Amino acid sequence: MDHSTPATPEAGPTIDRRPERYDPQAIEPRWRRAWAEQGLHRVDLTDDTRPKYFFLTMYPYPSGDLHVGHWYAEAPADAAARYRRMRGYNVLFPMGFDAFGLPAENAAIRAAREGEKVHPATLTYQRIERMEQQFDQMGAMFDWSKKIVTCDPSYYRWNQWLFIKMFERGLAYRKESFVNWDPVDQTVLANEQVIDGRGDRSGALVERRLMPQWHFKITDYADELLDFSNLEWPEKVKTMQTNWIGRSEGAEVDFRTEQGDPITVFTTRPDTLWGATFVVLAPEHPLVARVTTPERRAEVEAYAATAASKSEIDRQAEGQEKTGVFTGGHALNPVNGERVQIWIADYVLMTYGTGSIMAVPAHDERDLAFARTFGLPVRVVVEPPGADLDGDTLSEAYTGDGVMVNSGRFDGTPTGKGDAGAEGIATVIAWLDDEGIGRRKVTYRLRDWLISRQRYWGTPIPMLYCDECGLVPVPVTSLPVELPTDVAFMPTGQSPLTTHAPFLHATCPSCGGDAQRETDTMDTFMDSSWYWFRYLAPDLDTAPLDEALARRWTPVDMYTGGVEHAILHLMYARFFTKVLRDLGLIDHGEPFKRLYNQGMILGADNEKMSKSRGNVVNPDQLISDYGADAVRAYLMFIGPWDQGGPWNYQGIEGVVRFLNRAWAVVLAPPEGDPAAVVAEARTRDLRRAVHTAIKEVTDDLEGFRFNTAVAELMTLQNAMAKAKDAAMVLTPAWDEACRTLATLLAPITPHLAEELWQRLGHATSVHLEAWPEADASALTRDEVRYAVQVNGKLRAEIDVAAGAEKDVVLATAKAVPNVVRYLDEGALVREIVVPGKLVNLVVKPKA
RNA sequence: GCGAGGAUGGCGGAACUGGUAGACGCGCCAGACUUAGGAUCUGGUGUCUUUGACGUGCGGGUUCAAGUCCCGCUCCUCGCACCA
Repeated sequence: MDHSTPATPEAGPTIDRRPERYDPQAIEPRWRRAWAEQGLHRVDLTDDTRPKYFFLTMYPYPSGDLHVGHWYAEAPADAAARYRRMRGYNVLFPMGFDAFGLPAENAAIRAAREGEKVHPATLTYQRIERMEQQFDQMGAMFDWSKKIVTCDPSYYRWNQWLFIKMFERGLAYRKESFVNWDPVDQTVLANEQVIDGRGDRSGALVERRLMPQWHFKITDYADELLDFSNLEWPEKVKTMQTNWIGRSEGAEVDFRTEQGDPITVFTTRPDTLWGATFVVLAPEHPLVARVTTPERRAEVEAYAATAASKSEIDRQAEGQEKTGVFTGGHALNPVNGERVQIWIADYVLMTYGTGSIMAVPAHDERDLAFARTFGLPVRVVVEPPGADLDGDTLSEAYTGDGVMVNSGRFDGTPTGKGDAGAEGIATVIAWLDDEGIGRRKVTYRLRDWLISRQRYWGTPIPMLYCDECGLVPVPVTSLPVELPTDVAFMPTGQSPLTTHAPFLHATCPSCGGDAQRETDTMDTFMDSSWYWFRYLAPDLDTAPLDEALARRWTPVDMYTGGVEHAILHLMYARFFTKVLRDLGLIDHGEPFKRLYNQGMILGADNEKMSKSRGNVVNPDQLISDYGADAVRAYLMFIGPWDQGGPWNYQGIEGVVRFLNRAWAVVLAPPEGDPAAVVAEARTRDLRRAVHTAIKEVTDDLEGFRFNTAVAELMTLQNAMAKAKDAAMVLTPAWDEACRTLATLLAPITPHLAEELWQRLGHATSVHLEAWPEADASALTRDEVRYAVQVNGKLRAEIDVAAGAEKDVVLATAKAVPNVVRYLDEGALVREIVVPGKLVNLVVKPKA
């Protein structure tokens, strides 16, 4: 094969039409070098001559190898960002690394077991370097000058700063609580990191442990987090967050034990208070010991002990089977003085509401199941319209709207959770309030964010324990609290910070006495909760963010990433943005205006890619086989971006062929007689194809429909190939077609587009070109094709002059022999003409 | 169980507010060029009992006209699953 050297970019605008083959291996690295030298991707954040556009993609964990999954996340995003730039925006499309985290530390521990010394930092920075090189091959417009690496002290220093600010405002606090302990990773996990009772990373069964832990008070923002107005986010994500926060409105009602201790219960149905036939406490409820009678004590304690040892997964396995024990104690219902039994059961959770409930079996499925299991009474207090329920035989709890019965003064009041019943509930709450036995109450499923991790490779929590002064924050002036580097990783998995004497010992900033440093580090979700601000000023050493740049550039205009972060990362990021606002650093409360979740790329076997399945597609190999542009274009062509899908090796061949043809249609020598006359109709057809492509590709890129954008470009290439000959290539229409093809390709295949552009004789980058505008006049036709239907069935096609009158269209349609045949079969009863589209003639058969 | 999304040729997928179903590509078939071709180019390709009939998971309905709207199902994917 002929590998003659193509003209270098530095050579300037020389037109080179030698019939070379498209050789991505030669073109791509050359252009990447040229762009880097030109500083093409360098963004001037202070440029106010153009509107800004902050296009953010979720930064990766530096695993050490760029996966096709990374390509699938970044390449279409890059195309969209490039399109924005060509539309005249000043686009920031940054990249960084979410560099703290368990895998690197675990690798260090594993190495320690083998007697080797590996530091997570060394490992992480090596991996980052490698991934950066791999990212470069993609040809993305990342501005690496704004790179952030969260494990760098210059970054995590500001995690510590923010922590202290939050501590000062009472938003960070330490409390002893039951935590999810991952016995494999030897650390505590947030609720969000526990899936089906197992750690989301280790897969180990999570244990319950009582430990003092640091928390962020995200619950203070629960209501605000439920407000998604003005956010263009997928409904799915909004719903998931809404469910996670789990707001429920209801009332607290004060029951009392026979001894006089208050038992406050939370209920969303205070209107069913008169149907409460027993009370249930969570097994860990502090009142359990006091209400339990001596003869029941042994049984109750045994049940509580079992419940305490049970992991979430055990409870899950038992499904809806109700278990519980009678304490022997009784409570008094404040609305009617009734004496009811007090039970304990693990279906009542200490961590939700007040840890105690009133059970209304007639109107709550769980309570009914419990009542039937243990033979407890069931009393109907809400009667559905036109029915007469019997508590003794009720097989299904009635949770719908109805009218209150057996409820004293409230009998006859319409009630329920529906619109019609809301007033009933409100009336009861008002009365409870007046009587001083209850009050309106809103409860959330959301708990405070537990951020302590008993690990080394994370941001040290900047707190000190002083014997004299107690809990003292490290002064912000002495930040960062750096991770010591001379540490030994122990095969036990215990954090080396707990035994590192120089790290542990500190001086109390307020009394000057001895103090001990906190050894917990922060959850790595801390890092990603505000990282996008840091791209704007990665080296700023006086504040976490540059307020002026943040005012101009945030919120982020577009954020793309996988749905797996629908709750965790995205909710924490929203929380932090509100905290930053309340700290006065920024003036908005929502981080990401638009959110888009791309799908997942699967192996050829339609399964999730994994080393064990052996279905991992290696991007490095693909690039050397086909070139980066082909891989980019194929990932975009495979299907809708939000859908993901399996990798198909034959599919990429089709895209490679297309790029070859695009190359050839622009650069290969034409055939035929250059002196021949080009019919005007032919240039008009070509222009129509060109401007249709502009219109369609523009619409597609606006809507992230990369697959149809590539398809449109293929269509344009096909049309050009058909039109091309020695005479045609001399026309201005041809020149326009070539220029347009190169500019429309630019976001998708940046290297190829640049090479074509340069060979078409341009000295400046195609990526600095303005996006073309479709010329509406080029889209018009002289003749329009109509479909002719008889009774909705296609019978003929006719070409009619554009803009022809309805009568003319109809007359033409009715004259077609194959239409006449059907018209003759009956009486024409109706004529429908859809302008520019079709004619439908309705014929009623002869009787 | 609840919630959301989906089901279109052999395959990936197109189809704007109801208006010629199957764009574009893969694969396949035939041909051309070739010593050869898994290269390239040209043409064809939903199914069938092919002047036509039937076709967008299944069954109904609305309409001149339904992949698209309505009602009732089946299956798949993803969330949430004792949160009072």
